[in-house]
Amino acid sequence: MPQSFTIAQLAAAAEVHVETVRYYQRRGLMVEPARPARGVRRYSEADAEQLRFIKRAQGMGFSLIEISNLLRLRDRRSCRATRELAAAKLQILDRRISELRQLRHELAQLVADCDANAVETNCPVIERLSAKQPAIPRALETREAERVIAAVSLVPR
Amino acid sequence: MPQSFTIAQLAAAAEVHVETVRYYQRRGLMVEPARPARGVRRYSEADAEQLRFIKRAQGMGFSLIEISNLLRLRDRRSCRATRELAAAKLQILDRRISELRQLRHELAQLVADCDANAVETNCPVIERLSAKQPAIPRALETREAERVIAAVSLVPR
DNA sequence: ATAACCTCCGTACCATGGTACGGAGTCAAG
DNA sequence: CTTGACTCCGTACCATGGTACGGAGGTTAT
Repeated sequence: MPQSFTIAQLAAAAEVHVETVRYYQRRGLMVEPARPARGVRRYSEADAEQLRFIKRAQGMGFSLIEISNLLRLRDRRSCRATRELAAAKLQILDRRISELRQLRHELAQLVADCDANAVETNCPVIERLSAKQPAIPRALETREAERVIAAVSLVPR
Repeated sequence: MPQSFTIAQLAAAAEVHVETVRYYQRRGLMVEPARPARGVRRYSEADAEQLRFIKRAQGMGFSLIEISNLLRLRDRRSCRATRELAAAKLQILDRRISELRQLRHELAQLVADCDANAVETNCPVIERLSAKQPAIPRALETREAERVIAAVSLVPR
């Protein structure tokens, strides 16, 4: 049952480009099977499954670094450690969502101000951005946090 | 009152790096003042204000391309057009927030499943990502939409 | 057996928002 | 008038997640 695919067939099976597969190999997310003395590499259904795993995890918002951690955890079969990774991601997601809600709130207010504004040459949005005082509430710091969390591997090699 | 700053003083006035100022000049967000025959460029308080405008707009979630549109709209003093740009951003923000909430919901569920799980070697998170069926609900398409919206200038040159 | 296509491999390039580097010119203080 | 600091300028590099390209070799179909 581990039929043998060429790289193009493998890629098609997960709906990605050949270059993407090769990129994942370079990133260590997929292993490159040995190349036979005279011939091309062959891939199995397990490889296709792994590729789909990666794509699903990406859809769940995990970065490629996090996904390589997930793959190690999968092989290690440790639910506890996997839960920690997911929980960390959840926290980041919560922070990001509340930041975005904050921004949304501000922006909606500005758009409403524009609608209530009769003076075409005098825009509340521009005024807000030209403001000398109120500064934007500390937002968008999550990017930083994300970078840090992504860099610090939660999973030992 | 338009005291004359060097680029380092200008950068300090808006708490950015000198290289960032030069990057914004290359991007067309700031104009490079003419360089005197023998000497260095000089910047005014108006330049510092513009730099702070850019940083505030970034804090509000606008991309540099959108900010260059905002700057044109500021000079054009058109509240209507500015409102449209802000409203478009608001829509994108709304879509992104609902996507993230969807992901958050899924992830929270998975973490809860882990907590309810007694079998350490059998993780609900991994199972979900290995799933043959349910596919992640179409999310994270906003990135695409954002790119399109960013590329299509809302503001004529 | 030869065309047409695929694989392999390295490297370069895309967007986004910068940061870093190196050499030459300029400026201000001692 | 020299030294040290800053400016100017081009170019390269960072992360992130890929995409594209070109040439040499392998494979498949006719």
